[in-house]
Order: sequence, then structure tokens, then C-alpha cells
Amino acid sequence: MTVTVRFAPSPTGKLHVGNVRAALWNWLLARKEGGKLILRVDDTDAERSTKEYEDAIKADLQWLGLSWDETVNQSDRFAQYDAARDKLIADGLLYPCYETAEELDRKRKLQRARGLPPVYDRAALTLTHDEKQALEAEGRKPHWRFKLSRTPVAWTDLIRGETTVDTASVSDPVLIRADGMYLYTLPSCVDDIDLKITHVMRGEDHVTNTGVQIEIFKALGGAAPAFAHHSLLVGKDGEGLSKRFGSLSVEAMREDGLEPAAITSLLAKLGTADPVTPVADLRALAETFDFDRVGRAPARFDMGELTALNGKLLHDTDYSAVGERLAAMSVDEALWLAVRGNIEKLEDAARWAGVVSGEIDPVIENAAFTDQAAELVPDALNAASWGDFTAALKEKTGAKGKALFMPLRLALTGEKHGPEMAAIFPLIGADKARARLKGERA
RNA sequence: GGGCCCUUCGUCUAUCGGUUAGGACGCCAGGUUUUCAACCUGGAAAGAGGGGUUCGAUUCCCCUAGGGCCUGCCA
Repeated sequence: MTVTVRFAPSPTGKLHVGNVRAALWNWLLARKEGGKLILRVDDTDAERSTKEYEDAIKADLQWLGLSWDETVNQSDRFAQYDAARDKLIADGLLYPCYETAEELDRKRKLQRARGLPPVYDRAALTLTHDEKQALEAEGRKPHWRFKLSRTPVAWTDLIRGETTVDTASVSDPVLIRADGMYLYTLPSCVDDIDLKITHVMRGEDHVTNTGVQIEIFKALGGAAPAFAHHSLLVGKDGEGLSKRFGSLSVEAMREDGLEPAAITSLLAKLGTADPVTPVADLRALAETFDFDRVGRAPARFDMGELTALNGKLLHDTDYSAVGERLAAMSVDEALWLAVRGNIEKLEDAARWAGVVSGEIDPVIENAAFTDQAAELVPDALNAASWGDFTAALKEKTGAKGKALFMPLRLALTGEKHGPEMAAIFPLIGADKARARLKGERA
């Protein structure tokens, strides 16, 4: 049986790091096993779902290199959900309830106050036909709950191992709202069956759902897929990540100039026993995906770590791999090779292009020294020029080491840090170099 | 409040009762680049606390503390 997995985002918001991790791991599993990944758009909620979010999510996935083999929109599949609903009702496993949200809320608060778990009391199950008629005559519309077995449900989780959810401690889940809308639970099971999903890999926030859904799979006569629940990401300081949603969207990271491969490199290995290394090729990452290497504790996501990884990735990126983007920033291959080992984000290369060929304000700390240097700049600069130039300057002034180099770096680039001077000196050119050493803006 | 899960260097983690507790990132130092960064080498750095079980616990059990998740007519 071909491994078939799905990534099922709701188009009610942007893709963020937590989502990406789930999407990426499903992608890695599918690719490693030669299986397929289905993008299932969970858009049953017509009010909150938008086409804009759906398109944005797809664009983000593509940007990250996470291709999928098939797209399914749940909003196209109501007929299948209706059939499942009818079967469950016929089997006595889906029953109408008439409590209002306020009534349910009150019940829960009461139970909690008494130290009891806030589990639905199944009062609706004892309603007689006449009572139901009377409620409907009042204009009340029922919402529908699935009748749980109230027994422990166990499965072997591919990440967590033997896992049990006691459905006695869970409320019968509402599958259909009073307005007729399907909640996530039923469509998810129906689709997993119809799409022949073999592995459901998702966050551990779904563990309880899995207990419930395994019963629904059975009730629908389908086989439950294998489950793998990974821990969730937490922030740098260990707090939940959801609070800082906005800055952690894929869109924000893209606008911040981060490389997709840096994001996937980090998220693929964060929380696993494997070291995080920059990997430009997603497929190479797929080879190493292994459930046995995945930890169970929440993993910390640190933006600083991502940025550092982004730099490392760029340090040995060939011009051809990013040539188009660099060309758009007027960075040619010679400049790229000179500066790539020294940048954190691709756009930094553009900044160095500006330092090399644009105008800068040189930093002069000892004019007497840099004036002498200016006179020694050779006319035609090549790869050997920097060595010749500094050797001549050393001989003339006696300066050496940091005292020799730092004033030159400051005058020629205006900065304390930067790429190898030997590499960018020829790119700056003799005229500009002389002018800058004399303290002129050039 | 209840249920489930988790807790090893700063961070991600290895260890399936006996180890100098290993690796990676970061950090520090040295080297190299006659400068900084990058790069190379080396170093410091950990079993949350308390009880058990055992000849012996990081490893098994219990308690406490801390963290995460769930407890919706959200997903």
C-alpha cells in the first residue's frame, strides 16, 4: 500500500512555523516512502474560510518547496459527509441535542465547580419523541453528537508509542452544528477513509481527537490510519508559540529575507536527535526522516537560530542557485563569491554591492596613515594587489597587523567587519580606493 | 479543577541498570587570514528536587516542582 499522507490547513489564517513543521514532516515522510501528499483544504466553515488564505497557504508551501500531489477541498464534499451522517444516525451513533451554547456553558461550569470533569451528560439521549417535537416546535434546531463508547481507545503512536485515550472522560463530540455546518471531526474521518490516508501525522494537540476519531473510523466501517503525534513548538523562553503568531508566519519570514531552505532545514530537525545543519536540497532531508529520531518533549523555536542557519546556508551557496535574485540586486558572481561567506541574509550582498561600487563615507582615524596608503594604491588591481599594496604600506610606515589593516578596512568600506579585503579590493577599484583613503566620499 | 504527555550541557538531543554521560548549534580560547567576519583545532558546559527498588540508577517505581496539550455548536 502506498504511503499516503495529508496536510490539512484551514484557510482561516496564514501559514506559520507550527503549520510548516507539520506540512514539512508529512512531505518528508511521503517523499521518503515514495508515497503521496494530499493537500486537504479544511474549508467546511464557509464564514471563516477565504480563497485568499487558501491561495496564500498554497503560495507559501510552494515557496518552501513543499509540493503536493493532489488537492481536495472539503467544501466540495458535502454529499459524502451527508452520507456518513445518515449512516451514523441510522446506526444510532449520532443523536440530536437541543441545549443552547449558554446552557452547555452553565453545565460545564457547574461540573467544574463540583470538581467533576466537564463532560456532556447525554441529557438529550433521554428526550422522548414528543419532547423533541416540542423543542422543534419552539423553533430550536438540533446540533448532533457522536455517541462515544466510553471505553479506553488505544493505538500505537509512531512517535509517542502506546497511547490511550479514555473516551469516558471526553464529551460526545458535536459533529454537526445547529446551523447544519459540519465541524472538523467528521469530514476529517470521511476524507481520510476516502482518500486512503495511511498515516496521519499532526501535532499532539490532536491526541484526544484521535481517540474520538478512531471510534468514528470504526463506526463508518473504515480502517483507521496509523497515527503520529509530534510535540508542539514553543518559543525561545519556553512559552507557547501561538501568542506571537504574526511574526512567525511564513510570509513574515519571507519578507524578512530568510531562505526557504533555512526554514525547512531547521524545522525538519528541531526536536529530533539529528543535528540541525543547513541542507539546500529538501529531498536529501527526506532520506533522513525517521520517527525513531523524533523526541516527545516540546521543542523551542528560536528565530536567532534560524537566522544563523540562514547565513550558514548562504555561505556555500553557488551563484547559479541564487543568480536571478542576485542579478536583480546588481550583484554579480565575482562580488557574490567575495561576500557570501560573510552574510546572514541574501540582501546583505546588495549592501556590499553598495559598499563596493556605490558611494560611502570612509571612516578615517589617522589621516596621515591613510594618505600615505592612498599614494601606494596600484593602478590596475587584481587578486594579488591587496598583498602587494599592504606589503608596500607596511614597509613604508612600519605598521602591521591590526594597526595596518583596520584603518584600511574602515577607510575602504566604512565598516569594521566584512569580507576578505583581498577579494573586494579589486572590486572597489583604484580610483575609488584612493579617494576613500583620502577621506573623500566615493 | 480533571485527564494525557514531557523534564540530560544555554539550546536540540544520545544513552534501551554498570559509560571518562556522546554529538550538534551556541559560547570561550588558540590557529589561520599580517584586521574583523568566515574557516580550522581545542576547551568549558548537563541528569529539576526528594523518596524508594537494586550490588549498582540518568535509565525502573512513587511524590513534589516546572513546562506543554486537551477539557468548544474551533481546528
